[in-house]
Amino acid sequence: MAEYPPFAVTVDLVVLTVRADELAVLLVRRGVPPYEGAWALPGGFVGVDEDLPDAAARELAEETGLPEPAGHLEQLGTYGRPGRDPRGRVVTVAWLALLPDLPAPVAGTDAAAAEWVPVAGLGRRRLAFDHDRILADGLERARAKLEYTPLATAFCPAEFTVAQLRTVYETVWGTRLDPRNFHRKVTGTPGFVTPVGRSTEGERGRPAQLFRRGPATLLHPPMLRQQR
Amino acid sequence: MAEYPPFAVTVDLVVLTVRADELAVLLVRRGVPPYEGAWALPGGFVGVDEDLPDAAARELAEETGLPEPAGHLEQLGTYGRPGRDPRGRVVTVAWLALLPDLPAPVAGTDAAAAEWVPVAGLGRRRLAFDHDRILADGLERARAKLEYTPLATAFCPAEFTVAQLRTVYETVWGTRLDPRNFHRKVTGTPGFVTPVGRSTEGERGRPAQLFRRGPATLLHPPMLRQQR
DNA sequence: CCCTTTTTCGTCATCACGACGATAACCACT
DNA sequence: AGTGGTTATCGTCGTGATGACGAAAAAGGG
Repeated sequence: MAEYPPFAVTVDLVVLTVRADELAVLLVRRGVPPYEGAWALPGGFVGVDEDLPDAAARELAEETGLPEPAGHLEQLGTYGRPGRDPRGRVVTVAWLALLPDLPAPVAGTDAAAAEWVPVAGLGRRRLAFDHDRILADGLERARAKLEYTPLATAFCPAEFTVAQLRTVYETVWGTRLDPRNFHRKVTGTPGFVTPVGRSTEGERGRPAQLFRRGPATLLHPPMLRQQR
Repeated sequence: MAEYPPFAVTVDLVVLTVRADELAVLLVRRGVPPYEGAWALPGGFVGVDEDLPDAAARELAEETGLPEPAGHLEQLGTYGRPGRDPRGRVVTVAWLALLPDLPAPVAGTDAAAAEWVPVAGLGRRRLAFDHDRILADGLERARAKLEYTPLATAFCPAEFTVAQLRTVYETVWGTRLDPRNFHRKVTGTPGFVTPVGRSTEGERGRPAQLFRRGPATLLHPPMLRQQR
């Protein structure tokens, strides 16, 4: 194998959550060159005997401080353009994580602390390396997957109301949805959500039923964004 | 960078086509250990100064003998389980290619010649490395993408009839579709196909209009596989 | 007790879709 | 030329999903 060019392999994470009616991404501020002081996606090198999903889960746990707190983690894509890292030939396997709004503050064990940054405010801001592109791909993947999978539940706590789920769709898509039609659609799609039997208390308005994520892995029919 | 573990990085290809009403995948027979004599996905090492899409396109051109003959090429996923290659730590970036039935025989420049193998006949056959898993993921990706993208056209020549397109769906999904409803749906979905103005000649039955792939990148509404 | 807020249930017109029937336009054969 | 076979294309009809909306139910706050 010594005859073939050696690469460094890293994992980078696009960690998304919905908090305060905004879609936010977990970013770190780089403390060392290159791109010192710039925002970047959290990530790190893959260990010699470590599988790729394990490396992604390890980094996620390190950055959020929580050992896989429900949520969702999937591979997003791999980026390896020569020159993307000035230190050498680095190929990064990017992962997309969707998490509920974490009550605990995100206190990573890394030197640079991680922060939630609303994606709407990232207009001109440049991320380190090719992380702009990776983040854009992650956002597009998340938006698309809400249509035909029950993945919106990954943004919610274990038990949630239909209105909370609707807020996720509205926040990620940036649209408004009719509460009545959304309710009919969610409760009518087999396996999307299963009622827990209890209701909310102490909130404004009529108490809402609590649901858990259902067994479905694909939505039939899908939740379509407006078309015409 | 010398402090971080070195990896070898390869690209592997899941190249699919529809020929003789069968879904077929391009496989090579390995001529050297490990897995000597076993079927494997075509692939190879990424060059020192080569971007990942370039490496995939290069391998595809080498194996099919054609310089990117239309069709479609997208990243499928990255696989890097320790021990997946007995020679060392190898991470492979897998790509999915969809090609029309090539008139020219597939004569790769590699030592081992490539062959089209119907996926239906691959029941028990084990592929080298973790290529079984990669192939399964590629098939699932292809089947899913036919639903909500116009990617079925990648299996067709530049100009095709509605019936040819229907055969693609029937072959990839393993189902039968009603010709009349399929025709209405394809011609009624904006941007899916655009008429060329000419018709087939010398075929059996009534001549069929020729179409090209339309500008749409997503199908609204999608082509759904039977559900209930 | 009334008002506001939010959830949940209905109604209605429209549209997409599955299951067909019917017709059009070619070829092969007599 | 005529007939039959084959395939493409157009219509019809009933059903189910969907968007736009009305209305009732169920809480809290004054």
